[in-house]
Amino acid sequence: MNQEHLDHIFGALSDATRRGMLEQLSRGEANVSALASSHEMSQPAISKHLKVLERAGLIRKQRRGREQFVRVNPEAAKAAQAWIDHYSRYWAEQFDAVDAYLQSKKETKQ
Amino acid sequence: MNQEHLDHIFGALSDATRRGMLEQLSRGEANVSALASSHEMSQPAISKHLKVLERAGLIRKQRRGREQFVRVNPEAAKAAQAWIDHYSRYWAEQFDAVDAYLQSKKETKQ
DNA sequence: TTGATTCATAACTAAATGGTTATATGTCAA
DNA sequence: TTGACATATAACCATTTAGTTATGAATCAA
Repeated sequence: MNQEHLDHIFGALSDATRRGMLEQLSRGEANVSALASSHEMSQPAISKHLKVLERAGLIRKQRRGREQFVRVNPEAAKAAQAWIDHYSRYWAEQFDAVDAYLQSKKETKQ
Repeated sequence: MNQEHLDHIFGALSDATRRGMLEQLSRGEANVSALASSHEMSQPAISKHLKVLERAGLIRKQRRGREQFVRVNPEAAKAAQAWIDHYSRYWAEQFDAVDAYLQSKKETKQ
């Protein structure tokens, strides 16, 4: 997993409109117009958000006639998930260690 | 969990320098100078990144004399983790559904 | 074939981001 | 008490982001 890809994934997820789009897509594929009408925003703005999601690999587009159907790519988010899962283990340990230290200090005082 | 907080958390994680800082902090607390010297960047730049991480709740700062010690807050990342975990379940289902549909179409043709 | 629909793209704007250098503030140590 | 150290803040800059409107291109349907 390279850093730039993680930048793109986390960056794509950092916007509520895009998260809303992913939520909508979790209930089924949608075309661009459907996405635009669900989110109070112009169609070009939605197309831009789709580019961001696509760059992150979070969605795939498929043209059928004049419509563009969009669906999620469940693989992509796994990189982000893995990153958080990996480090949260160490963060918890780190936190517990500080906790234990403060505890021992307190006990010494008594 | 509110949307703005998720914006901040994912936004904070979308930068490789900040992820590097969190990685460093997973090995123990550090002061600002230590963080600055690990990442080839000026001290003010690091202070800015710390503000972003702090706004997201991912770190806590504690002043001891003239030094500012920084440690991770393992709770904050859980919101991001929960969001991804929640939706990735639906995304996988969605993906499988499309897959099954394409499969059935293929079988009908035969 | 014409008109409507679907989407992409261009051009623009305001605000946010990520960096810099310079400087101010507070603390420690000699 | 003075000088060095640790950090914060201000001012600035370039780039990116998130939106807009206007328009172009492809496709469908009457």
